[in-house]
Amino acid sequence: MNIGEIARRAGVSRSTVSYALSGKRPVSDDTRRKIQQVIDELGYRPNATARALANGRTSTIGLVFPPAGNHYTGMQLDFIGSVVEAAAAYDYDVLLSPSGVDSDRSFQRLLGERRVDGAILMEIRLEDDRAEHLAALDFPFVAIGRTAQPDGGWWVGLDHTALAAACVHHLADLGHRRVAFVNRPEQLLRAGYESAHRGLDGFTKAAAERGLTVRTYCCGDDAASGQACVERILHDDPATTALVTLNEAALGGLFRGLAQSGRHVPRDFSVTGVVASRWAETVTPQLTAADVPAEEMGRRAVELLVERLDQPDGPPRHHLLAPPISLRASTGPAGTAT
Amino acid sequence: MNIGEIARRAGVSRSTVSYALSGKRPVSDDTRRKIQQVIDELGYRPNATARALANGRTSTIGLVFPPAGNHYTGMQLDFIGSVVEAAAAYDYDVLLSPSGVDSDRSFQRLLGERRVDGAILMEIRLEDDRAEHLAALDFPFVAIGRTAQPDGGWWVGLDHTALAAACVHHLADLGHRRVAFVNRPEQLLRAGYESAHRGLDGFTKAAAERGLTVRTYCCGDDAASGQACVERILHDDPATTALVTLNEAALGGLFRGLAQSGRHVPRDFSVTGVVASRWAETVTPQLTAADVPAEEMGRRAVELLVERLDQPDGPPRHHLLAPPISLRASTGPAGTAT
DNA sequence: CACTTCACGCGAACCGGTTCGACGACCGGT
DNA sequence: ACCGGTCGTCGAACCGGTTCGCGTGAAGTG
Repeated sequence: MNIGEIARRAGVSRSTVSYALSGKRPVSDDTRRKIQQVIDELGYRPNATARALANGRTSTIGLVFPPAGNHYTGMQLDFIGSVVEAAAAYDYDVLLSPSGVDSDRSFQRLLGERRVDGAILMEIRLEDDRAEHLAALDFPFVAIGRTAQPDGGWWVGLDHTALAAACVHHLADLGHRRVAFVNRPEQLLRAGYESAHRGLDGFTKAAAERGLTVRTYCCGDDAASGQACVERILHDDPATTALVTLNEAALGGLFRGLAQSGRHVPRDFSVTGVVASRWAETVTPQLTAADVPAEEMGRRAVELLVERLDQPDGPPRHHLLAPPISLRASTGPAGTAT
Repeated sequence: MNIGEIARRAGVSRSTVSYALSGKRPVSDDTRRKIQQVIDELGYRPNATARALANGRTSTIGLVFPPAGNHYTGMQLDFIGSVVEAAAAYDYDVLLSPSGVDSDRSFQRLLGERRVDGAILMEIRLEDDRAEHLAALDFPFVAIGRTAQPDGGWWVGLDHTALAAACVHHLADLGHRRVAFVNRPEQLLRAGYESAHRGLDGFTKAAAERGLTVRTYCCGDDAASGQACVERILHDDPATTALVTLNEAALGGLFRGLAQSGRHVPRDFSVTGVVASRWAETVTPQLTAADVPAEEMGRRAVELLVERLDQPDGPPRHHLLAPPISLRASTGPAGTAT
C-alpha cells in the first residue's frame, strides 16, 4: 500500500499524488477528490522512512539523557514528558538515547547514522565533551544547562548560582548561622556537572557574603544516602540548624535522618533547596524551595531546537531561568533551639 | 559522505562496500582492508534512514506511554529507563509516543507511517482500544498489563490481584479489622485501568475472606490528593487502622495526612501497598510494600518484543510477576490504639 | 591444454517517497 | 489561423542504502 498503488487506482501518476498531498503544486479539484477518495478507502499513510530519505529530514529529535542505571530524579521525568509533548506540537518525534556507559556507541547511532535532525542534551557538564563534539560538527542541539563557555551556544538553563544563593539568603534572613550544603553525588561533581558546580559556587559565595559557617557535602541520589548524609552533618557539627540541597532524590532520606536525630523541621532545623514542586510537596513538612520549572524547560528547549532547525544560520539563543523561592513549610527562624 | 563516495575512493562498487560491511557475501581481504581504511579516514557511518527503507525495518520500537499532563509516577520513570537500556542491547532505538489527548494522531504517526517495528503499550486498560486496534492489524506489540482477554496476547504484567490480596492478608495477620483502600484516580478506574481494577478486586475479595470492614477510595496522583484522601478516610471511619495503596504519587500526601491527624505510623496506623522500592524508601517510616519490579518489567517487555519481531509466528508469551512484600517499617500490629 | 569450479566483484533494480523539467491542452489576443 | 501563456499532469532522476543475477579471472582437474 504505497504511493504507486494509490496512483494506479486513482489513474494518475505518483508525482500527482505527491503534489495532491503536499500542495506544493496545484492539482485540479477533480483529481484531488479522486485521489483523496482512494486514500480514504485504503487508509493510506505515506511511509515516514521513505519521506525522510527523500527530503533529508527525519522529523525526529534525540533526547540524550543521563546514564541509566544511575537514579533518575523526578525532575527529569517531568522534563522528558514535556519535551515529548512540545515536540509533538511541532510534528517531531522524540528518540531516547542513553548516554550511559556506552555513550559513544549511542551517540554514533543518533548522529553518525542520522537518525535525528537535532538533539537535546540533558545533564550538561561544565566541560562537556558531548557538547563540544556536537558543536565541532555543527550539529544542531540545545543543551540543558550552560557549559563553561555558554556564549555562542543554544541552551536552556537554570541559574543554579543565583538559586543556591537565594536559598542561603533566605536562611540567613531567618537567622541561621551554621548551614550545610547537600550536593549531588561526588562522582557527578568530579565529572563537572554544571548544576553541582554552580550550585556549590552560589552557595559558598553567598554564605561568605553573609558570614555564615558552612560545610558542604556530596550525597548519593537516593534516600539511604540522604539519611546517611544528615548523620554526617550532625556528627560534624551538631549546631548546624539548616541545610540547602540540590539533591531531589535524597530529599526523603534527609527528612528521615533529621527525624531520627530528633530534629523537628522547621522548629529545630530548616531545609530548603532547588527541587521540582511536585517533589517538594511530597515531603512533610512541604519543602520551601526554588521550584525547578521542568515543564517550562522542556518546552523551551524544544522551541529553541525547532527554531535552530528552521533557521540554521540564526543567532544562538538561550534562556536562563531563575524561579523564585516558593515558601512552604520547611524553613523557620533559627534560634528557637539555641 | 555516502556509500557511493566510499566506493569511489576505495575503487570498488557500492555493492562491494555494502557486502564488506554486512558480511553477507565474501569479500577478499585486500578489498575489505582498503574499504575499511577509507571508512576510517572519513568516519563514514551508513545512513539509518536509507537502510531502514531498503530492508523494511526501522530498528526502532515505540513506547506508548500514558497521557502527559497527568502526573507520571516514579515507577514509570524507572520503567522507561530500563526499556531504553534493554532496547539498546538489542540494537533498537526507542521512540516515545504520548497517547494523550491526541492519541489517534500519534498512533497514526507510529504505525500508519511505519516509524517503528513494534511497540510497548504502558498503562493498559481492561478493554483497551489501542491493544485491540493493534491486535486487529497484527502489529507486533507487548502490553504492560493484561487486558480482559489476556489469552493469545504478548504481555508483561504485575499480578495486582494477588499483590493487593497479599497486602490485605499481611494487615489482617497483624490484627487490623478496619482497612481502607487508596486507588488510582477515579477517572482512571472508570476508564478501566487494569491495575486499578484488579488491585481493587484483589483487595475486596481478600478483605471479604478475612471478614474485614473496608472502604475504598480513589485518589488523585499527587501529594495534595493523598492528604485529602486520608482526611476523608478518617472522617468516614475514625476507627480505621490501616490502608493499602496502589497510588505511588500520593504516598507522601498520605503520610502527611496521617501525621496531621495525629496518627503515628506504624504505632497507630499501618500503611502498605504496591510501590516501587525507590519510592517506598523515600517516606518515613519506610513503606512495607510489594516492590514493583519496574526495571525487570521493562527488560522483559523488550525481550518479548524482540522475540516477537524475530519470530512473528511464534506462540504468544507473557510474564505475570508477583513480587513478595518487602517488610519495612510502616506496618505494625493493630490494637495498641484500641 | 581445454573444462569445470569457485571466489570475487560489478551493474542494475528496488525500497517509497519528493522534485524538477517538460509537454499537451486550452485559453484569449491580434 | 497563429502565437504566447497558464494550468495540470507526467516521466525520470534522486535520496542512500541492500540484494540478486551474472561475468570474469584464477585455480583446480583429467
